[in-house]
Amino acid sequence: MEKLVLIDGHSILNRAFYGVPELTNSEGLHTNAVYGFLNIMFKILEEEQADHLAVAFDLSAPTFRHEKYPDYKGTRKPMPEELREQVPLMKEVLTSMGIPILSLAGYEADDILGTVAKSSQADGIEVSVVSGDRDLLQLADTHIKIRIPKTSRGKTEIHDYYPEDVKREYQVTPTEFIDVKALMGDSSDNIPGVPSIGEKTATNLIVTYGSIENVRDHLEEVRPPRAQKALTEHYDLAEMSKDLATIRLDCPVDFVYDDARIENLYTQEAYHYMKRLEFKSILARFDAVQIGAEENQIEEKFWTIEDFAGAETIFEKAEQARTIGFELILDQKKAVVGLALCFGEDEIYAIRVEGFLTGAYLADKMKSLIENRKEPDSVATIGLKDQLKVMDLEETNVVFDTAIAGYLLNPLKDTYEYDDLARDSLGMTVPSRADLLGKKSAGSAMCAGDEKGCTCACYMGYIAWKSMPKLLENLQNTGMEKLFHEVEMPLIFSLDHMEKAGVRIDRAQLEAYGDRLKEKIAKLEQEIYASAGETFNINSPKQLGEILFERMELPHGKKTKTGYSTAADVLEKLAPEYPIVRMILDYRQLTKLNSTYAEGLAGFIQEDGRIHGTFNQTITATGRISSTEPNLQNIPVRMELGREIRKVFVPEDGAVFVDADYSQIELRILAHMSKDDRLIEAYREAQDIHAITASQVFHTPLEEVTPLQRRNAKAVNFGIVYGISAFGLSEDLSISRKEALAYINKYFETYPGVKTFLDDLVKEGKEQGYVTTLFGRRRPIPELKSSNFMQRAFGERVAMNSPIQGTAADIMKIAMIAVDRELRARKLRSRIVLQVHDELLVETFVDEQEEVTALLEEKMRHAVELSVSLEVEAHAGTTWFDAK
DNA sequence: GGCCTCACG
DNA sequence: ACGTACGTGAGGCCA
Repeated sequence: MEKLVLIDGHSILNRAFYGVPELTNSEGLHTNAVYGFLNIMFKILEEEQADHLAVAFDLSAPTFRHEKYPDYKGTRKPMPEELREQVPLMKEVLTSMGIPILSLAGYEADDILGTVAKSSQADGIEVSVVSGDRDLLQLADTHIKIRIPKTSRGKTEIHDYYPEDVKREYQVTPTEFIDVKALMGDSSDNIPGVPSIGEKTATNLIVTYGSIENVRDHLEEVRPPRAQKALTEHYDLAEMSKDLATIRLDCPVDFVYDDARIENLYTQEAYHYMKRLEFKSILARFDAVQIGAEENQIEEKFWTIEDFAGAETIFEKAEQARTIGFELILDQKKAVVGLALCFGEDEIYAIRVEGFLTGAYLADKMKSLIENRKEPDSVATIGLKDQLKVMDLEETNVVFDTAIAGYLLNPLKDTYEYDDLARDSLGMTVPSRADLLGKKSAGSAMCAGDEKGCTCACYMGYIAWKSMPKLLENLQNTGMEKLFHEVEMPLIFSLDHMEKAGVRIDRAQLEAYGDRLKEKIAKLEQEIYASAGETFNINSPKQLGEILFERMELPHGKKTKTGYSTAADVLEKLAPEYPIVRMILDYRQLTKLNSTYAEGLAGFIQEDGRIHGTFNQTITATGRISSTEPNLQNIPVRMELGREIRKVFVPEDGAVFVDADYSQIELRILAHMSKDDRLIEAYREAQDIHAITASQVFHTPLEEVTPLQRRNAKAVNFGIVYGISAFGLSEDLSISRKEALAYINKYFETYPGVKTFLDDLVKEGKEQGYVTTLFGRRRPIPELKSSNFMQRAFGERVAMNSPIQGTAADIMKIAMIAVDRELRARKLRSRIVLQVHDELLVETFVDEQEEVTALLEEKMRHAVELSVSLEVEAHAGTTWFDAK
């Protein structure tokens, strides 16, 4: 028997939207409803083994119901923006799978579903109607099954209704079901003052009389009196409800059964959609074999070279090319195992290390190829910095890093690999590294002689080459070309230099520090167990919470999703009264220092006695760099014991550290960007920015500002930079929201230009979808469009913070490049070894100390000229601890 | 792999 | 009413 599945589009999309947790792809598109819809659809198709499928959607235009009853609002609630944007997407996805979309002006999707279902049944077809709306139960029939998906705890269960199931659950037949609904009135049209009839009463009446008309004819018998009264006075409303709720079975829908035949859902077009939406589990359904021609067409032009002569020929040819894409392929140990090279649609190669064809040869050839070129942006690659570790290039403007370009164009993504670039800049879908190799890297695959490793490499070279012009165009169009060429590209070299320099660690001292910690930890551990009266895992927030707040019955503060909060701010409040809490806080501090720093850092010391961490350029949303393996940007400093660890960071013999940091750079940027005259004036001469803020805001002479006033002003200044909120400030200062708000208002009264500036940033963010730094760096803020209050408020804070934090990051990058270039230009041996957002640590040879200090201060102060000066504090010392 | 906690600017 | 300050990375626990 032929089988037809009909889906109520909006209803299922709606259900999926609320049932599936928030989900966005890397473009920031919300995708949860589409994802949920597809999962429900695939599940049903599999269960039913259906051969025909169609989806009905409402149109936004008014229907006959609106015309007939001008007050009719329909059942549609205003859709949140996150769902609204998924409706057209859903339709596109369905169309890409060849599934017909049924819509009809003047009718709702229900009417289409009803008409098609009944007529198909009449043609001897078995029908399933899938909807989240129980009103559709009226359509249940011998050969029409109504399927209602229910999502609870992430699991989707589908409830099925044939007429007997409706009868069992509601005690009435499907057609009588309309009458029950009519008596109850649509809750959304409930009219104030009209007594409503509940489900029980309505069901009883219809069970007895069969229809509202028959109820009307027996009005005098109707019980309870309340219902009798309601119907006597407002029978017309019930009649109207019935008419509205009755699904039309004869609407002029244009449905051709054969068009709904499921031929092949897994089309290439659909595959592209799944790829773009990043639906991994759905992609898995697509058989790679079915994924058609486009990629394979390219792959036919991929060549693997394994012989020396072949490689030489290609390098010769590449020399003549106008533009080149390349990628040195590295294995886990950072050894070169191959090179991807592309210089035309038909010139795509993966050269594999083999015999005489060594990694050193490839790196060296690639280096010469670049060095012999003059044309800026004529050689593209994905992620230059890693490759600089095996190909020691001097700073050049010949190379174009596509990953960096991709980052500037959208800093919110977590990867900028070739498939991302292909999708985002070329609108192309290509198999990702993971598609081709699973967990393996291109390097290890190529090394192992896996052909797919070469395919992956070819894609890297090809996409780098192909995406470069488009990326350049996009950078121009977004006003970030200068930022790219003058800041981000040169920065790659500065970061590379810093990583190569590394920072020296006194291993013995570090070990001694760790031993001291471990000794204290062991002692404290015993004291805690004694105090608690039992042993437990102090590191487990779960166990700790149970001990403190259940067994010992301490008053608990906040709760987390999983239990009691044992965070420091909660414990801090309990510490004065309960000695065990102080011990736990101390224990936490010590174990943190030991595991993350003492033991953690030790594991990264290399043979040269130094740590060569990685500084990432494409991670943060604001333009800052980040530091990993290890993170050298969060070495303790605030607490005395932690700060001690900085004593193990030492310069090499004959050198000292010079540490230079910007003072209050973000507030100075605020003064400049907001153009607030008073703030600019204040910061021009200010030694102590927080004190002068206090003086002006509280109308107190500078010398009479109290420590408390200064502390409050400082907190407000922080708040302004973070995107002020009365709540945040009140938490920080432990004052009421009202008091916090009063401070904020006072601040804005004092500096009205700041208020206007911040308001304008939010406005700008809402209008453009992004905000920018002084140098044109963009931060997209999709949250500003959210229908969720929290999300939107977050977006507003981000709109206020990102231009400030981002501008500071830009300035530091400019300074860093200038310092690095100058050290090299003057042939000095001193090197930048760390950057910590507003601070540079320079390993300085003693004979260069005076020159380097001056240079450092000069380059940092004058990285950019603002309407207020940038102040830099520099200190020298024989350890990082002493240089602070 | 998600959550909690905590280190930094 | 919602339930928060902005930006990061790492280690430990636990399902």
